[in-house]
Amino acid sequence: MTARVTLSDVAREAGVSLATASRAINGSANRTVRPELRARVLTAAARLRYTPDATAQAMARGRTTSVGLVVHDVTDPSCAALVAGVVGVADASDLQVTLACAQHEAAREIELVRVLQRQRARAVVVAGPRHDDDVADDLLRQALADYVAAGGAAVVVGTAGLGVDAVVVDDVGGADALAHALHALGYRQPAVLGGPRTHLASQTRRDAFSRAFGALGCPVDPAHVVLGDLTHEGGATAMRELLARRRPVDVVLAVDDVLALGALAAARALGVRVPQDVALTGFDDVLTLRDVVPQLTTVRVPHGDVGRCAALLALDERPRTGARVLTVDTEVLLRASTPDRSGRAVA
Amino acid sequence: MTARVTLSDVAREAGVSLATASRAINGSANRTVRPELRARVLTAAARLRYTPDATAQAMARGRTTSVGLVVHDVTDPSCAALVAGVVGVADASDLQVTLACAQHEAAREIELVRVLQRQRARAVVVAGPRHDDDVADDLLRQALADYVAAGGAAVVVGTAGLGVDAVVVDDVGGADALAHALHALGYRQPAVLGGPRTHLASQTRRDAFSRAFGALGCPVDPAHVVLGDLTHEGGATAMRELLARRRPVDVVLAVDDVLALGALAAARALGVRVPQDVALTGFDDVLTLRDVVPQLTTVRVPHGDVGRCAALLALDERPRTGARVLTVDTEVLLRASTPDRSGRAVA
DNA sequence: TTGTAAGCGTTATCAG
DNA sequence: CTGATAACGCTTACAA
Repeated sequence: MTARVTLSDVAREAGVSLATASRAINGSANRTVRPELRARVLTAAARLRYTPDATAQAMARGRTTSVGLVVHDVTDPSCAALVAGVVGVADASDLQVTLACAQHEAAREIELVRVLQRQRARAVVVAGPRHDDDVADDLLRQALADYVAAGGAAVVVGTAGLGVDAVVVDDVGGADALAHALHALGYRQPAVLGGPRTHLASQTRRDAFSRAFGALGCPVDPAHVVLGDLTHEGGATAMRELLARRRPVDVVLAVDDVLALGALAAARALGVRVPQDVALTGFDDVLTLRDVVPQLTTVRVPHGDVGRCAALLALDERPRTGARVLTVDTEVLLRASTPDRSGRAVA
Repeated sequence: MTARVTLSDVAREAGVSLATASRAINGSANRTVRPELRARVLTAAARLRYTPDATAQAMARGRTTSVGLVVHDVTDPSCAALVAGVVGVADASDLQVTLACAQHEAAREIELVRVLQRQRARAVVVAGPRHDDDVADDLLRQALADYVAAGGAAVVVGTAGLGVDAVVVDDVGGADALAHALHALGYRQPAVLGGPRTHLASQTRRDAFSRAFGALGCPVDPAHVVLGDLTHEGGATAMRELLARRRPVDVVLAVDDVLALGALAAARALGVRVPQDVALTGFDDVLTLRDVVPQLTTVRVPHGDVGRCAALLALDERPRTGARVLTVDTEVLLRASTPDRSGRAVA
C-alpha cells in the first residue's frame, strides 16, 4: 500500500548508482549523464511510479521551494487579490505558497513568521494591514530580523521601517488626488469616515484627505471626522453618527469601499439620498462593488500588483543593498456617487 | 550572518547529547528528561536563538505538517471563504496550508496534486469547481490515487466519484427548495440563467430548478433556459438574450449570485424593473452583495463550512472505510428580489 | 534518565 | 561520465 518508492529503488531497478539516478532525474548542474543511462533511469522511475521527495531535496539542497505569506483574512477581497498576486508569481517560479492567516491578531502574525522560519520558507511576505503599535512592531521587527539572519528574504506590505524590504501603497497620493478631484467638481464641505485610530492605512488616508482639503481652503472641521470599525456596520454607524451631528457636508470620504458601502446603506435607510443630498467616495475599488448604485467614486489600489511586487521583491536573489521600498501607485476613479457640482457651487 | 544554529549546537552548548536536546525541546513520546537538564537545554536554545528545522523534522518523522489546498481562483469570494475555512482548521491543528491555484485549467489542477505529493503534504483538498469532463476526471482520479497510495489523505469538494473522500454541497436540495418557495410565492413562469454547459454545479442547479418546477406543474420551456459564462458579463449577456426572446417570464433563476448581478445590471439597463417586471434569484449568498438593491433572494451555500468539513475529513486519522461523502446543507433566503405574487397569481 | 548510533531521501563532493 | 560516500538536521530504537 504505502510502498514509498525512493530514488535508491529507482537506481537499483535501473542498475545504476544512486548518484546517477539523481543526476538523470533532475539533471543537476553538470547534466552529464549518458542519454542511454538517463533513459533507463527515467523508465525505471516511471515504472516504479517514483515521486521525488521535496522535503529530502530541501534538506540536501539546503533550501525549500516554498514562500510564506502572512495575511489576516482571506475573505477580504483586497486580501484575496493580494494572495492571488503572490501565488501567481510564486508558481511562475515553481514555488509553493504557504498561506497563514493571523486573524487580525498582532501576536499571531509574529508567531506565524516564526512558524514560517521553521518551515524554512525561502521568503516571507507579511501582508496584513499595519497598525500604529510600537510594541507589536518591535516584536515583528525582531522576528523578521531573526528570519533574515537565518537566511530568508522578508517583505512587509504596507509600511517601511520594519527593517526589511517593503511594498507600500501610495495612499497619500491617492487621497490627495481624490481631494483635488472632488474640489474641482465643486465640493467644499468634506467629511471623513475613518477606520480604527491605530489602523495605519486609514490614518494615512484620513490625514491626507484633511491636509489636501485644508490646502485648498476647505479645512476639515474635526466634527466632520468620524472613526469606526473598518466594516460595513462600522461604516453605517459612522455615517449615522455623522448625520446625527447635522453638519453642512456635501461629500463624505470613506477610507475604504466597505465602509463607504455601509455608509451608503445607512444614509439610504435614513432617507438621505446619495449623491443628491450628499456625495460619497470609497477607497480600494473593490471589484464586487461595481453594481452598487450609485457607482462609487473611489481610489483604485491594485492589490494584485501589490502582491506581485511583494513576491518579486522577496524572490529577487540579487545581493541586497539595504531595505528596498517599492511604492505602488493608485488612481482616482470618478463615478456617479460624486457628480459635478461646480455649477451649484458658485457661492 | 547566516549562522544556521542546529540542534547539535544547542546540545553541545547545554552539555548534553543530541538525543536529550531533541527530547527536551519537543517533549516527544516518552517525555523523560530531567527538569534540570531540560531547563539547561531550553536556555541554551534560547541563547543560541535556535529554531527547529521543520524540513529535517519532517524527514526524520516521515510526515510533514502541511496540507495542500488546490483551488482555481482565490479572488472569487466563495473560494476565499472556503480557503479561510481550510486554513482555520489547519492552524487549529498546527498545520500549514500550501495554497495552489489552478486558474481553471484542469491539467494544472492535476499537476498541482502531483506537486503536493512531492511536497509530501499530509493531506490534500481539491476544491475547484468540477466539470463534466471524463478524461480530466480520469487523470485527476489517477493523480489522487497515486497520492493516496503514497500515504496521503485526499478530499475533493464538489463531487463524489473521484475515488477519494468528498464534500458535496446540497445544490439539488437548495434549488428544489428555492423552486418550491418561489412557486408558493406565486411564480409560475420561471426562466433559468445557467453557466457553461460542462460546469457541474451549474448543471445540477439548473436541472433541479427545472425538475422542481416541472413537478409543480410549471414545466420550464427550453427557450427559457440560457447558458453563459459564470461571470458578471455572462449574466448580463444571458439576461439580454432571454429578454430578447420576449417570453412570458415572471422569475429568473440565475445559478449563482454573480450571474444574477450581471442579469440585474442588464435588465436595469434595458429598463426592465426588478422585481416589478420580473423577479430574480441567485445562488451562493455572496456576502459582498448584501447591499445590492433589490436584495437578492438566493440559496445560501456555507463555503466556509465546506472548507472546514473538507479539512476535517482530510485530517481525520481514523482508519478509513471506503470513500466517505459529506453533504453540506443549503438554505433558501427569500428577499426583496422575489416579492409575494400570490395575490396576482390567481389566474 | 541519558547517550549512541542508525536511519529518513536527496544532493554533492571527490575519486575513479 | 559514473560511482562511493559524506553530509543535511532531526528523531528514535536500542543500549547503557
